[in-house]
Amino acid sequence: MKRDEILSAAAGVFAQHGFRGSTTRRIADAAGVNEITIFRQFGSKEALIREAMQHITQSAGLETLPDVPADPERELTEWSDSFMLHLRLRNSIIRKTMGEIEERPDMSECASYVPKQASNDLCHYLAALKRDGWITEKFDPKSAAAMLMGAIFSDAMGRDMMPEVFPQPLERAARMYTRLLLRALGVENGARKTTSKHSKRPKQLSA
Amino acid sequence: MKRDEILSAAAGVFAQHGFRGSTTRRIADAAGVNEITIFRQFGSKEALIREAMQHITQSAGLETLPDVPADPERELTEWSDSFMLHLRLRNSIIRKTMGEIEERPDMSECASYVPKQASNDLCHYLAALKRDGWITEKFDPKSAAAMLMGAIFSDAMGRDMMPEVFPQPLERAARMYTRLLLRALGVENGARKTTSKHSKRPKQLSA
DNA sequence: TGTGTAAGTAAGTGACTACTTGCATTACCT
DNA sequence: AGGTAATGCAAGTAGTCACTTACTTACACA
Repeated sequence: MKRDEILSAAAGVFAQHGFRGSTTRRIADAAGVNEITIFRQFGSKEALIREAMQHITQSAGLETLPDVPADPERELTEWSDSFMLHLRLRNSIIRKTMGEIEERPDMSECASYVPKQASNDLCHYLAALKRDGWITEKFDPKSAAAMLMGAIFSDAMGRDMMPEVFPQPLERAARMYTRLLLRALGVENGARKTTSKHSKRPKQLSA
Repeated sequence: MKRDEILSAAAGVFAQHGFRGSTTRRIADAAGVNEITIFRQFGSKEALIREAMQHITQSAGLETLPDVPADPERELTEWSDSFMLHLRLRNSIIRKTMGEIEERPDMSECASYVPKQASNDLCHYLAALKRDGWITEKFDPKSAAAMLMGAIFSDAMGRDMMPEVFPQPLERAARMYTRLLLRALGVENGARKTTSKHSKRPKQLSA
């Protein structure tokens, strides 16, 4: 069965040319398959590309943040790095998908799953930082999360087009954004400000 | 002469449908003009859309930041607000343009003028903050600028698609990003840390 | 040996696309 | 009144697109 080859070919062609540019002929050529096989397997171009999109969104695994922070700078930097890598590997297809929200809103919806998940994870982690006494100042976790993720996202999408406006080198960018955020939140030197009752183990994990 | 009506119609259609979806028929209808007039005025669809893009990039005016900071939080917040507004007003066309970098790199190039300019302005302003003693800690202006602009950019592009992940309400988002950045840089309470020799007037403006 | 399934070949359909040609109309300037 | 430039209308061209029909090949399994 050439289903999988067609699916990944479709994803590749879509990443390069977008929906309208993904002609069935191009996809068939890329998959090394006769054009008709596509229609027999998927019924229509629309159905094929929809399935290809779902296929790649499901295969995406995100780094997880610990429920109990132990080393905020290290943990957050690793998470940021993996998030950046994830976005950079898919930046072409993400740009295409974002460009077609108006015309194909349902396909963009399935693409928003990953960032929503990431935002949730990050918010929880930041809340845990506060809970465990790493942060004493007041702050809005959602704003902080949006700021870090936004910086990483913009970098992953825009660096190829205008490298001058982003910090060099690429490998250290995620770390620099992360450190800026931690300084904004008042987390420094790997030292906790207060010894919270949750310091070793939180009484209850949030449901 | 219907040139201008055609140009703005082309920009609108492009923002909705992208390059491939911007058929000459659609543009003509949107402009209330016969399809032929387009070809007589611009020669080809490609030339028309190129001119339309240049037209709207030139008409973009960005808020300016003062050479000598007086009230960092106020000045930066106003700048962030205007930058956010600028991007939100154009988010559809920006998404389309970004989605077509691979296929039409020259058109994307002209779109990168505004962010490059903004990044420069912001970097200079942040450097001035340091020069005038508002910031004592070490920091990389480019990273800081990329972080703020990235947060604003992502918000402007993504809020419509996934409002839950961004701080509410929209009107205060730019201010929250700005305050986070200022806290990261150690600028607080509207008070200068040191009285720099440049406090009243810098000896020389950077060329 | 027969049957079913996944794939290929060849040809074509109707709709749409950028762009052209030829001719008629309008509006404005002198 | 006459000339000129901008615009409109009708029709058409060559190409591409998604998708279809009808027929063939290859292989697996019973």
